Amino acid sequence: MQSGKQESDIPIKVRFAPSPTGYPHIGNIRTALFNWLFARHYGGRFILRIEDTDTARKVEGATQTILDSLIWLGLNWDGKPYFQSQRLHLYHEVIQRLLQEGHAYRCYCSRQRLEKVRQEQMRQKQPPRYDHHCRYLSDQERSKLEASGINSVVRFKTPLEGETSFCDLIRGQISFQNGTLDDFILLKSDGYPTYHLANVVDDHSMNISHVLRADEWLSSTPKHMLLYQSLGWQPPQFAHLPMILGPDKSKLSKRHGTTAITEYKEQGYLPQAMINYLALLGWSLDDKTEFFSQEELVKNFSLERVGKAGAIFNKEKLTWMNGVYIRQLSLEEFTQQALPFLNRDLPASVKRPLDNNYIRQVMPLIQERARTLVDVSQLADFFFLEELPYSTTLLLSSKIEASVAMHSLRIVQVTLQSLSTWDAASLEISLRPLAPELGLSTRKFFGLLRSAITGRTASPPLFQTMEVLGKKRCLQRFANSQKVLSNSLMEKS
RNA sequence: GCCCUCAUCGUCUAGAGGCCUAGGACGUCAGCCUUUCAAGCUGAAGAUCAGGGGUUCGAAUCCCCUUGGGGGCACCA
Repeated sequence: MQSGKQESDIPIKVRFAPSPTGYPHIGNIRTALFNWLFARHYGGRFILRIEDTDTARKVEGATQTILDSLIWLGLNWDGKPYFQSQRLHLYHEVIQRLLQEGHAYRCYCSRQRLEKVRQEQMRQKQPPRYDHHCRYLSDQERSKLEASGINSVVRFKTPLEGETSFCDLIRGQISFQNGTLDDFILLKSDGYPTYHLANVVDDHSMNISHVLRADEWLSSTPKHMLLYQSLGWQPPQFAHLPMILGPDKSKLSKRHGTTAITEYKEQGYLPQAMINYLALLGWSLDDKTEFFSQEELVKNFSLERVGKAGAIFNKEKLTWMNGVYIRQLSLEEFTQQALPFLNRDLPASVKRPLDNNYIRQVMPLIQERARTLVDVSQLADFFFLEELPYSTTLLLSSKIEASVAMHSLRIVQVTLQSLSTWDAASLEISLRPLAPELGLSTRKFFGLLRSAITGRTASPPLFQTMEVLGKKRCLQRFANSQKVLSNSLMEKS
């Protein structure tokens, strides 16, 4: 009727059991992560089981995406993944046993009848449940239906009385009145088991010691307990994890947009940051530590510190954390990570292959400013573009009169033409004194140069940027920007 | 409708009877730094601990009720 004591002598074995009816999202992966952490912490096993018993809703490519997601995050599983579709014989054996021992029965009701019953129950504000129609069929009726070749399903004969309880490792003792439970279906008419049957049979046959799954399964746990009981099997320990919620506090779903975990990879998030952030959704070590390496998580993880309340996924904090992780990367690592994004996102006009040596010079200026890897191309594109999309408003954004700006750019160009050593320090030495000479504040003066050099008002430090760009490009940009200004002046007059 | 469950700043959370005039982080705002941005630093605003009853010398912490949220109630998982 119940379990609950910690059986420490039983080897730890957990499973991640996704169904390939969609791509794994944050919530699925958080469940995988907690299972993985639990297994690794206790030196147990973490297995992967694909619950592909819904032939109708199966999504092509979902299984591969599940594997890819886990690999990306470094959540390595033990052994080969199991597929329930390849284990049908096992479920059928158990069904035979349950049928023979009177714990289950065949149900011949049509979907139409079931729907009608449900409608009626709803109308009367009754809980929608199977009305036991086939539970009490006489032998004659049964063999008659059987002979007619009509399709049937197998239902569990849920006890009408009594209660079923179990001890959840996170929530404590939980009990349900059996009378409120349904005669749920074990085997569908297509011969595939339902989740309830398959998960119980597999968890037992795979010696799963702990089932860590999302909260949404809490209310079907008594059904599973009843099944274990009628099969005479020792149930595993259960721990129902708090759910990850959408911004509207409801269960994550397509309604909330993207969220396939692979999407975050595309969006330039680092797996380390993803893991770290996800671990903090529902688990915490103390009141201040928030950065954990994978090893530190494994070392410190425990179910005792998993909370009970659902958590809203906050992308802003993930992005902040990702930025911190990006800045912690070595320059070499960062460059390697950024390269595919540069190749993908830089305009087609930029020649490929990209110049590795040049990129290596650009990246230090970008790394400390990027919060995601997709930021990189956006932050760095002016380093690669031949023609900058200038506008007079941009060039004059530091509120300098057009004629003054043109004159200043001209002076700068002449000054730099003769500069022999092109590095940030030399550039600063020759340029900084020009501001007072031109009667401009450094703020305005450098602002003007910045827009001419980068085509934008915000950029990495001016002199370093110019050093990396090189003399030729810089002089060209000063010339081009003067041209734009003079054109607009002529138009006006 | 029925069953289960949850409840601390906008968000993630610390808090397991006195350390709490409730701590940290993201975000927000302000200041500093500064050629801009980012980063960094400093500071501020932000939670009558959902509400009401108990228990106790003492409750965010224990109990009860109420309210609110969430989940489940499929031949889906």
